[in-house]
Amino acid sequence: MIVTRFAPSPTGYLHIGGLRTALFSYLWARKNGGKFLLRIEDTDKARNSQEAAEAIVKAFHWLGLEHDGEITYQSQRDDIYAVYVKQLLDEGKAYRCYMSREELDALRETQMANKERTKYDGKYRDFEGTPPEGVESVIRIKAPLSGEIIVRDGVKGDVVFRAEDILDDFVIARADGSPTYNFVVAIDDHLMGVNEVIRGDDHLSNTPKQIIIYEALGFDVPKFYHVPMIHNSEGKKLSKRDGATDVMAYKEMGYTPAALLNFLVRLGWSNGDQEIFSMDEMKELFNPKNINRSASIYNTEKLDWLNSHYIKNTPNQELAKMLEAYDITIASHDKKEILLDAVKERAKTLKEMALLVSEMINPPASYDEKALEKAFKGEAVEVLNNFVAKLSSSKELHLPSEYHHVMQEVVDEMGVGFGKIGQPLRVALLGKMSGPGLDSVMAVIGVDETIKRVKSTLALIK
RNA sequence: GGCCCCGUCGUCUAGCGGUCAGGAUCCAUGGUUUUCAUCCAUGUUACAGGAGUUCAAUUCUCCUCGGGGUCACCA
Repeated sequence: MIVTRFAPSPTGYLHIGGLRTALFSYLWARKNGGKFLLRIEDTDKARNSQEAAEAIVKAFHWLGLEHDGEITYQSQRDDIYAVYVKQLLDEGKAYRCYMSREELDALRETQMANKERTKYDGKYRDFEGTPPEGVESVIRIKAPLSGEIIVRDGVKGDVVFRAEDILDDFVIARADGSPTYNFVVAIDDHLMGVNEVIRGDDHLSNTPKQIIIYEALGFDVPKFYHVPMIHNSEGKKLSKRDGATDVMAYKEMGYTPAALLNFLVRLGWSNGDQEIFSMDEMKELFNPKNINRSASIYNTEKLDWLNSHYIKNTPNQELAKMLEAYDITIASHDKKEILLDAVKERAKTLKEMALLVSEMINPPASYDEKALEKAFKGEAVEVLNNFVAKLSSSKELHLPSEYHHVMQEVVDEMGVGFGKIGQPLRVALLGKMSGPGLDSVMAVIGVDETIKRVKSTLALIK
């Protein structure tokens, strides 16, 4: 069974890059009937892990990505890690190092001055004497001094590292006894049964170290897939400074989960020329072998397009429900079908859609000056007066086409073009020159409200 | 700087020795629309550069250039 995981460090919220690797991991697990696990890497005790975990779960929930099983918190596993530290110590695969910070710093400075690679020199690797006084020891692993470590990566291919280029006896437990990242990652992945790791390629250079741990502990090395980074417009790693990296911010901006997920799945992954993927299609078609090798630049143009695509193709009932998050309650509106149909084709986001709806069902809060001036030239007042008269005398109207018919009658009787009624009427109803079809607007608000809005505009003109 | 990864339209990408280098988005133009938007049609734009290998290179190899990542008692 394929077991994947998402293992964020608690930065407070789920960001776009993290979401994409989470999505890939999720899809790959689902496609294979496997498991998708969540582990919070909260060994940095200064932060509140519970809050961060909740933010991530909340975002997952919004997007419909559910993880399997309980969440694993690294902060609660010190006892487990300690067992493995002891094991390596007992087996002579790790050792206590008594080099002080000052001594280490000095060593590094010398190496830098000599233009050598900075690395621990192995002073205590085979130390057998009396430890120096007053220095807390750290625990280092005995890393291979020569040879090659090969990362068999599903995206990059085999990546070969030479031990002498990149390794030294790195620290696996700090002076205070707490274990370090590369050490716990290997242990946790193994213990959780993770056998396929999909993560950002900024981890590629960590991987040899983790492989050393796996091998020292006698664990199977998982299959790795290092996904290329998402860059900002400057071509650098996407970071919080770039704005709009919080996944939940996309909810606030009015993006739908379907659009965001579709957008992200196509960033660095493809299935031929296909652009639109439902969740079911993603689960069926996703395969990490089609992950791209190069980094991509984060640019939301396509997200906008996808979002409007999904809005257009979402049933009205669902849209009505989604709009509730943007303070629009129309579930019980008797004309909600007409209302939503009029508006869903012209909104890029749910937020825009909410605004459009509100502009329709509420009288204009203000009138665009230029629009008033432009629309109310010539016989505009007369046209609207005739329109009001005809509306008042007509029987109940319901459909947009019925309103359209009344408009048509007015212009026909006056012998003027359709534009003569369209412009002033639009300004009267919406306060501006653009917007949904007038017949729909009127059908939604009804005859009385239509007359009311026209009359108050006419009063304004005088 | 060492090590590693990457390099096809502005952007997301297809391509896996022979293609008019395809799609999407964006942009522009035209059409539809009482407006705006939608929708439809058309169009502009790309193989980083140089050597090889080959009958033939975007595709394989090497070099150069460019970009990125990573080098902690952070994760």
